[in-house]
Amino acid sequence: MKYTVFLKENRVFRRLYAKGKSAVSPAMVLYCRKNGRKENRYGITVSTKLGKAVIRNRVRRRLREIYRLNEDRFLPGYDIVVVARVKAVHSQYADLNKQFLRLANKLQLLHPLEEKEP
RNA sequence: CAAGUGAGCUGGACAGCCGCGUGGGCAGGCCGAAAGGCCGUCCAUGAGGAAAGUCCGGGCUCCAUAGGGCAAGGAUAACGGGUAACGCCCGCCGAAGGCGACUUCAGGACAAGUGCAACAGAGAGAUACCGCCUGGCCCGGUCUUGAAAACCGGUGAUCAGGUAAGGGUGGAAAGGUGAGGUAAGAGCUCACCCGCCGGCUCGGAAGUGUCCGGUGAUGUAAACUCUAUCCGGAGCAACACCGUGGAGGGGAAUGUGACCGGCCCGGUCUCCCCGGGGAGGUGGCUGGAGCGUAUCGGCAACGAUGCGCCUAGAUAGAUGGCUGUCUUUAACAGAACCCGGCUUACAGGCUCACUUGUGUU
RNA sequence: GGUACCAUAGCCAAGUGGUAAGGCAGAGGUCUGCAAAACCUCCACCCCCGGUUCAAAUCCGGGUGGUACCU
Repeated sequence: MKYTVFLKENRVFRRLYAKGKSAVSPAMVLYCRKNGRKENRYGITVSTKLGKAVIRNRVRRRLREIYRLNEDRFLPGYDIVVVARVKAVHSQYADLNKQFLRLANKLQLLHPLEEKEP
């Protein structure tokens, strides 16, 4: 991915939960905050509540794939964190994709030309 | 054909597009003085039978001991074999279950010692409450004119003794059944059976057989304990190397160095100790008790030899998304230092061997 | 990834094989004109499944859930 690195440090996650803006849908929560860089930093949180390792891996891979395929539509310079909720385990990929874009639009993370309901 | 028993294998496939980790190649592009890094592109390769639980056993690393022994603590437990080792596996014995194929068993010792066995029950390792029997006393009867003696009998709140068959409690009442025997009874005696110990037979051993002899002993060791065997401890977040560690605080000493000061005293900082504070990277890391196959040895587990093969190595953690076809969202489920086991979870499919029943020939 | 520990009533908890103490809360009753207090009574599949034992919350094995520690 060209404009994005993965977010790894626990400090940054905690700061986002405390100070970032958020938006909620049944299957996920999206947090974001300006980071003052030229690139985005993207993080995924999948807790043990959702299931065992195989289930968590599948959810994480889907969320990463969704961001990868939609990366060009995002404005640069943000820290973005997706927290998966329990309903994400049994959701279809297309449904997750729709929810993700709707939340991103709500937080005004997409390019202005794209600011409409997907 | 139906119902079952055991062993083993498999664990979605194929095609297209977009993506990921690792290894290798590239007269490719960018950065850099260089080493090299980043990007691009091509090729190869990329989760399991349980990767899980972390319950055992080993390798490996560090610590301790440096010959080992004892104690403590822990583990295991019929016997023989396999293995690097094991609490695992194979064979076999015994016990229990099943018509059977077969399955299950922490399966040493309570006959070395100690402990525990509530409640119930007369009594729990021995007992004597009721009962049964004998004798005394007492009472009644017979005999007698009457009494005593003798005899007979006791629904007698009695005494002494014998007994352990019966009671009906309990998980368990100290061999069982039958006969003899006796005042009543009792392995007291006998026959058969059951169990234990020893001798002899067979077997490599556990063990088996025995009309050989003795003997009758409660259960519990997943109670302490005894016997035999084994175990030093911790774990890859081990460990090694490179790099990094702000400010403030306390102590010791009056020592080292520097500064303030003309000098002493004194003050500040530093060196020393305690404690606080930090950022990570590289190796360890995958070629091994390895996998496949053939032959030989062995009932088997397994072993020996020959030939062939190299098959993940991440570090917030690589396998995903979409479309189509088959037959359905495939079940349980994701390596994290590596092996050998055990346990637990699991949809569907396949193969082999065997048992019982039914039918046909 | 590794190591250790815990699970008993709604809550806090005691209980070293013999039929589960106590406190708080809750329900019912006595007392009162009505309450409070006091007193009495009730409220447990001892996390689940097997095993040892005559008998298991307790002993043994397996599982489930939770907690803490190690860079």
